[in-house]
Amino acid sequence: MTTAPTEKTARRIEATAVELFFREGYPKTSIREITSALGLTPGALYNHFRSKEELLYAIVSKTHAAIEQTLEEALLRAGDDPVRQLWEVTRSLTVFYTEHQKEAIISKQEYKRLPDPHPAEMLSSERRIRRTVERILERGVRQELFHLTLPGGREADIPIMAKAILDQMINAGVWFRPDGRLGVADLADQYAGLLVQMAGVAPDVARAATLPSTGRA
Amino acid sequence: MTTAPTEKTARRIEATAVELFFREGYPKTSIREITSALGLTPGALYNHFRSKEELLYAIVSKTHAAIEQTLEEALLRAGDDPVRQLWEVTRSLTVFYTEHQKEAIISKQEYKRLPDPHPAEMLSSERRIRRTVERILERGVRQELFHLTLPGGREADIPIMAKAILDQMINAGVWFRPDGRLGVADLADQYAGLLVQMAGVAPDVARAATLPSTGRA
DNA sequence: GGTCCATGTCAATGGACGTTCATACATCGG
DNA sequence: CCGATGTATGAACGTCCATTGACATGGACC
Repeated sequence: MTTAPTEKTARRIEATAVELFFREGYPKTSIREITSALGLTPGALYNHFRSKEELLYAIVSKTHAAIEQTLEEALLRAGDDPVRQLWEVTRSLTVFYTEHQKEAIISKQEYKRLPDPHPAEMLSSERRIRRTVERILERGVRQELFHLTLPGGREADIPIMAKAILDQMINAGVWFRPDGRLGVADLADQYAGLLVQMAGVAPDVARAATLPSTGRA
Repeated sequence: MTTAPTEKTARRIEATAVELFFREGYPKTSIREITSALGLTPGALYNHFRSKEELLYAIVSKTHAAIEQTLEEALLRAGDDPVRQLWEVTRSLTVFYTEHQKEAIISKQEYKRLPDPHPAEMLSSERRIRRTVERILERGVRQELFHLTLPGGREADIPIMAKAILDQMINAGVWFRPDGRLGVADLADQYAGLLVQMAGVAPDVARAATLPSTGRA
C-alpha cells in the first residue's frame, strides 16, 4: 500500500539483509534494522518469511546453488585436460566469490546457525565441490601433468591441496574491493595462475594447455 | 571464597570465553554463559574485566602480539635466503594458526566490533605482517629465485601473492582438527611446500636451499 | 586481632530482541 | 461494485541481555 514496489518486497528484504548481515553479522542484525531500512515496520517481514532464520536460509541456499552451477559450467567449458579444468574452475570460482562476496561470506560464516537439517546440506554441498577438485587433481597426477613432490621433499597430499585451493578463492572474495587497483578479471587470472602453479604444473605443460584468459593480455 | 583458584580466575574466564566465542560467536555468547560455565554469577566477571568488549580485546590483542612474535622468530631462524625465509614463515605461521585456531579465528572475525582505536591497531598489525612477506618475495625475485611468470602467461602480482599466502595459513587453522588424519607438523610441511611452490620456486632452487622439516621424513 | 582489599553474590534496571495478532488499506478479478 | 487476497501497521508479549550497586566474606598483612 505504501511505496511503489518496482521490485518485489521479498527481494528487497533479501538484498537489505545481505548488506546488513555482511556488515554487522547475522546475530547482531535485528529485524527492525532490516525493515526500517526499507521504510517498513518489523511485522511486515513476516508476510514474506516465516522467521529470521528462514530469511538467512533463503540467502544461503541460493548462494550454494549458484556456486555449484558455476562449477558445473566451468567443467563443461574446460573439456578433458586436467590443467585446463583446474584453470577454468579456479578462475570461475574466483570470479563468483568476488562478484558475490557478501552472500558468499555470509553463507560461509553463518550456515551453522540454521536449524538442523540445513547445516548438513551445506556441508555435503561443500563436500561435492571438494571431491570434484580432488578428481581433477587425481587425473592430472595420473597423466603426469601435476608435479607432486613439493619444495622440502615431501609428497603433496591431494585432499589438502583441494582444500587449500578452494579456501584460496573464497579469500579473494573476502578482501576484494570493487574500487581497488585490480578488476575482477585481473584478480581471477592471478589467482588461477597462482593455484595452477601451486598444483605443480610445469611451465611447458601449462603452455601446452593453452589457457584462455578473460582479462586483457 | 568459593572454589580453589589453582588458576587465576581472569585466565579461566578468558579460556572459557575463547571456547564459547569460537563455538557460538561473540555477539551470541552471553556473560551468563561464560560465568556459569565456571560456577560464577554474571557480576563476578566485572571484577576482572570492565566490559564484555574488554574481555574480547584481551583475547584479540594477545593473539596479534603472539603472531607478530612468531613471525619475528621465524625470520631470525631463516637467515638470509629468501626461499628459506618464505619456508620458515609459512611453516611457523601454519603451526601457530593450527595450534591457536580458536583465538586466531575469533581475532580475525570479531576484531571489527572493538571500540574505535582498536580495529585500526589490528589492521596496522596485519599490514606490517603483509609487508614482511612482500619484502621476502621482492628480494627473492631480485635474486631470481622466484619465478614470476604464471601458467596462463601473466606476471604474478606481489601484493596479491602476499595476501594469498597469508590467507592460506589462517585457513589451515579454520578446518584443522587435532584428531584428524594429519598432525600439526605434517600439515605445516604440506602448506609450506605448497606455498613455496606457489611462489614459483623451481625444484632445483628449493633443493639448494636445504629446507628443514619438523615432521618425520 | 583488626583492617583492608580482592573477590564473590544478589537483586534490580532499562533496553533490545523476535514474534504475534487484531486491524486497516489498496488492488483487482468477477 | 464487491468481496477476496496480499500486504502493512502498531501495539503488545515474554525473554534475554549487559551492566550496576549494595552487601557479604575470606585471606593477607600489620
